[in-house]
Amino acid sequence: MSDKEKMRQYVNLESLKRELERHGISPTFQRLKILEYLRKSKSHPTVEMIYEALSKDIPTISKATIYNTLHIFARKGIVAELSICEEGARFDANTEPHAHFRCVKCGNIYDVDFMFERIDEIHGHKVFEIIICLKGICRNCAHENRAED
Amino acid sequence: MSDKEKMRQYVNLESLKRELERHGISPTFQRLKILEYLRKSKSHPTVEMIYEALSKDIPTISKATIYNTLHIFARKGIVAELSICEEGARFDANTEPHAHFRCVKCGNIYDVDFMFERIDEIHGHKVFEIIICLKGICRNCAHENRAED
DNA sequence: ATTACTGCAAATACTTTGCATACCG
DNA sequence: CGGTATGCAAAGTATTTGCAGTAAT
Repeated sequence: MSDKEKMRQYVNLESLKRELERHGISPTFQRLKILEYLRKSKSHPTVEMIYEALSKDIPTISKATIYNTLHIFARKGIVAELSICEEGARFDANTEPHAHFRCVKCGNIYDVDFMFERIDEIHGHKVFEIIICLKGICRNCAHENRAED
Repeated sequence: MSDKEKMRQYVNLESLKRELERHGISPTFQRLKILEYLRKSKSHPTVEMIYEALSKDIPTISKATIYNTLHIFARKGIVAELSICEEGARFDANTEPHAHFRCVKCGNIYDVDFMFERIDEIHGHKVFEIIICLKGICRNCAHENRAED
């Protein structure tokens, strides 16, 4: 079955298709199903979860395709990655509640003064910890007006 | 050279030693140096960074020990891990700024309404994105009054 | 002696990359 | 055809675990 044939089964994917095109991403069947799953899912899925779910519909789908697709989506701003650092875990000796700023260029992490509400409970969930990380370009990297990347 | 002998070279580690003991962690040389490095470092180091730095003083130190030590520290509340999820990257189709709550028991991630300041700049750093993740025990897990770990 | 900690190596998990094949225009 | 996307397998990286040796009590 060709991708075009598969598409006919999922007419409700039309708006997602247009959305991908609007972002300059060619709307293949796999990409549409991945986006559909992300939109339907309330649990902010991992690659593993997406893979397990989509394998039922698309038994040949590979994790590599899911990783590739998600990175394309993230680069084009269709999805957000819920992580502070791309590489490795980071540790902080300061256990007091405070916020961090991570420079996406040099990778450094700075402590910053960012005001936020201290709460113990939200929507009935008990809150023990609040992690806040701002991302952007740090002062130092902004001053280096080099055309790179 | 025994650990006790090594210790004598670092009398300034006395207060860190007492701190570890206060948290119920036996204050070995390696643990003290790891804690010392974390306290001195302003860059919220990765395991790799800690390993590189400490290898100079302690050529035999292994990454396994650093991982073990950091997890002990985190469990005892001496350090905080700067990450939202322990396992795998998570993706979110909602790119609007909003906050998440992660249950440390069941691992689910929920969207929550958590108010915070929208800012473009902090301490001279340009801010593009604000990641907020609350951690705790979710409503569902709190209701299951089971004695487990 | 007993108990706990370390460091190596192996195992596992996570993610990226290279390449041959398949699809689409 | 020609360019792009897919899926497999291999490689690369990050992290955990098992275990034997070492140190401390």
